Order: sequence, then C-alpha cells, then structure tokens
Amino acid sequence: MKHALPVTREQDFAAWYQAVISEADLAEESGVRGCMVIRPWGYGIWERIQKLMDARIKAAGVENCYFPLFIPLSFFEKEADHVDGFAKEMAVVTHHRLIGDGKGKLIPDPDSKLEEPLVVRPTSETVIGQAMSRWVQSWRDLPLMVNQWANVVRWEMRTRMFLRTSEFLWQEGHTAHATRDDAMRETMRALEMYRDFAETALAMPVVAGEKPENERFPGAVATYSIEAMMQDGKALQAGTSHYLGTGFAEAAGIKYQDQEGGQQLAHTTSWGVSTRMIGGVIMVHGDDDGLRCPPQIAPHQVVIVPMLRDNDEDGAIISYCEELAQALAAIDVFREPLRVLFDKKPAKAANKRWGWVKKGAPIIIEVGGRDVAGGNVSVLRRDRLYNDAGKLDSVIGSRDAFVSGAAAMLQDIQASLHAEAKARLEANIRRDVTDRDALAAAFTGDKPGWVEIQWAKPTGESLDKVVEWLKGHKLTLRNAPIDAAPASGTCLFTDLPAVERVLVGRSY
RNA sequence: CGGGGAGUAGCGCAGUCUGGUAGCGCAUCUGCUUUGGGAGCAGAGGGUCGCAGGUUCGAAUCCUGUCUCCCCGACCA
Repeated sequence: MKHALPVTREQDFAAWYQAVISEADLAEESGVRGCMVIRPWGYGIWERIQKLMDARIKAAGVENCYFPLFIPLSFFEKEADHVDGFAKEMAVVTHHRLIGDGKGKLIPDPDSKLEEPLVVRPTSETVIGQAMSRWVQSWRDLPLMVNQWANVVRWEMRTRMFLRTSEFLWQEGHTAHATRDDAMRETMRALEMYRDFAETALAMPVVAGEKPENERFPGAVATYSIEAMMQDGKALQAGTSHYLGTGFAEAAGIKYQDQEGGQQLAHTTSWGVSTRMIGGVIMVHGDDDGLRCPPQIAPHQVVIVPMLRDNDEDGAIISYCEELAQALAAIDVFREPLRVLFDKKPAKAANKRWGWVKKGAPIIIEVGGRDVAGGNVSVLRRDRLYNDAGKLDSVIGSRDAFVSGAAAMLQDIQASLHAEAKARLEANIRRDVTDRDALAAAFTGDKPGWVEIQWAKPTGESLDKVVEWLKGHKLTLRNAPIDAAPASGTCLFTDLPAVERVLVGRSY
C-alpha cells in the first residue's frame, strides 16, 4: 500500500515523527538552536488547545494575567531547590546595547552591562510569587488564582520539535491558598482538568498520578502528572500540577493575617501544559499518512476540495461547494460552530487532497461534476482512510444526508480516535511483574509499553538506588496512578510491603 | 557537553579522496494532450555549494574556526 509519508512508524519511529511535522506543515527549524517556527496548521492546533483549555481554567475561577519575560537573577536565589533545578538551563541577558567592533560586526557594548543580569523566564513561580506577596495581605485575599499564557525558555541539552524545545509556549497557573488542604484541592483540580482535557479534547488517554520524589518539580512538595503512551510504547509527560507547600511563599513573602490576627504563610500551587501536547497528539494519533487531528482541536474539521477541470462545469461545482460550506458552517458540533474550509487554492485536486490527508483534517469532501449533478458528495474520513481492499475509502453519498450527519460523524471520529488509543494504552500496561529480572525482560522488545509494579515508595538513598538501577535499563518511574488498584504484596525493589503502585516505562 | 553522522536549487541527493568557477530526480513555470483522480510529452526558470577566515593563478573540493540539524550518551517541568 502506498502511503503519503516517506517513512512508516514501523521503519523508524523517530524519523516518522519528524516526517509528520514536516509533511503536515506543523513546524520547521528556525536556525536558532532548539527553536522552531510553528506554521499556521500547527499554530492553529495550538490556538484550539488554548481556546478549550482557557475556558476550563476560567470556569475554575482562575483569572488570566501577564508577567514579564525577564526575571531578575536574584529572584531565583531565594528558593534553593528551585535554582538548583533550573540554573543549568537558563538564558541570561547581560547587556542592553550593541556597538560595532570596527570590523563590520556587532558586539554587546561593554558599557551597557546590566547591574543585575536578567533571566529569560524558564517558569514564573518567582516573579508571580513576588506579586502575590503584594496582593495577599488578609485571609480574605485567598485563594488567589491566576494564569498566564506565555513563552518560556529552557536551554535543554537535546531538543526535539514540540517535545523539548528551547523556547516553548504554555500556560502556567499559579495559586495561593490559606491552608494545605485548599492548596492540595487546587493541585488535584488542575490535574483532573488536564486529565479530562487530554481525554476529551485531544482524544488522548492518560494516566494521572503522583510523580516520585526524584521527578518532582524543583522546589515542589508534591508533583502530579498526566502521562500519555505514544505508539512506540514510550511515555510522554503531558501536563503537570504541583503542590508547592509554603517554600515559595516563604521565599517571596506571601503572608496573610488570619482570623485570629496571626501571620501565616500561604500554600501555593502551580500547573501547566505546553506545546508538547501537540507532539503527544502526533505520536498518539498519527499514522503512515500523516497526522490524524482529533476534530475538537482540528483548525478545519471539514475540508471541501473541488475537482475542477478548467471547463464549463467549474462554475457549478464552485457554487455547489460554497452552498455546502455555508450549510456546514451553520451546524453546531461540540457546542461550537462547525469549522469548514472550502479549499479554492489553484492547485491540482489530488495534491490538495493528499495535503489535507497529511495534515489530518478529520473529514475531506471531494466534489466533482457528477457529484453536483447527482446532489452527492464524496466523503473521506481521516480516521479510517482505507477500505478492506487497501484503497482510499472515498464514499459517495447524498449531500443532504452528509450535512445532517456531519456533526455525528465528527463526534464519531473523535470517539474512535480516543477508543483506539485507549485500547492501545490498556493493552500495553502489564501488571504481572513481581521481580526485577522480569521487569528488565519486559522492556526488551520494540514497543515495550509500561509496567505497573508494587511500590513501597522509598525515599532518599533508597530511592536513588532504584533510580540508578532503572537508569541502567533506560527506564524511569512515571507516576503512581491515583486510580490504581490498592497496593498488595511486596515492592520488588525494596522487598518492603508495598504502599502504592507505580508505573515504569521508557520516556521522552 | 562527550562520541558519531550531516549541511550543495523549494525538497531529496551526486560531485569533495585525485582543486579547474555545479549536476540529477521530484517540485515549480509555459505549451499541448489527458482526467472520478497523487497523469503524459516537450520546453523553461531557479544555487555567491551553512557561515567566517586561510592556502592557491584558481576552492563545493584542502586547512582552521564557527553555527545548525540528526543518532547514541549525559541532561531534562
């Protein structure tokens, strides 16, 4: 069977991933290390993610705001664990002016050196904490819940488009609460928001759980994540929510006067999802013909491609398509107007069709002269492109029937993408491994999936030993699923009674 | 940041060892012919060979430096 991409998932998953990004016009290299140009189709997907996530954030009573890109270096020095975690990957601004070097080049003007270097934000806990210390005076000011949509920079050693870029786009929620319980409730609310968003909007099944101590956000008391399984079995951390305790409040001075008149430190949280989610969508839903974009986040849900012949029939085809587009745009699906594009670009119809296949438009409609004459449309569903004979499954049917069923078809595509991914996730989590040799053996195949094991939740040196053993097998602890079955038996690393279960897997 | 590979037309590549001022395929453009479906034939346009120095009468080719990408490792909310 001929496929649209030059390489299949089976042949080389990493090369396939890059092929999807390039062939679907999602993003491209920028010439700056680890930084990508997000092209309109990729950015359109991000805008959809923003729109749907932003609604959920606001529904929880969190308000949007914006903080500066530059953070004074000294802000990071106040929280020791936090600076340890980020120091190695920060971009720093030290000068504010350029001068000619006399040889036609520009260099930073030594006279323009900043008194205090400015860090390009890797995350904004410190600067937002500073503001919170001004905004919070009384118990009546709590909870304080803000979010910002922003870009951040982390100078990672090894970058991969969407998955780990030097600069990336995200939202970061930051909240301050009077009590530990309130802050924990918010931490779990954000986690559940992400879990539901991934499953519903992205059709991407995930496992929500608590990260082990060694995987915690620098400075956090507890870190929770949603983990998604890619088609090669690897795990992708697709969102995180942190309970920060009072450490950041202490560093920034977020204190409030309680009802008894005493001074108390606030309990803070932070949580975020980023453009990494797009990488997850690619690796969960993509196939050998490109991306399969879940309808909820597809910039165009239905694309109409006219089969023009440069003859007298063209006018009729164009008006037929325009009327079809209008009829579709009047439909609501997922509680929003259906997004339809009539692709009038002057290109060969077959090339346009394959272009939309690679981009992953959920439904591609082809309209030729015979369709117009018969009141029909040719429908191609991206989630199941080929029929049993291995041919493109382009189904000719009545235009009116298609229009009245379009919303249901999009919902069906969203559901079938989710079901397919969910089945794969469940089929690839093993729960029968009880010793270390078996654990290592479980990861010898090509697509090993994950293993859920009994876990005594060791800490400190005991945990370090476990992590070292795992590292020797290229494995990591993903998270302790919050909805896992109760622990039973002994931890295969420590031989102590298990207190919970934890997922082990390879990761991105 | 360590080891390996690579940067030549929009894309994919050859040419580099053995220096003599650039070639192929796809794409693009034009014309003709086709057409329920990623078309055929003919012709045309497009590159200071990643960048900066150096050697040389002459550099894609040799030397030095540098940037970016890919793979493995280290690192990683």
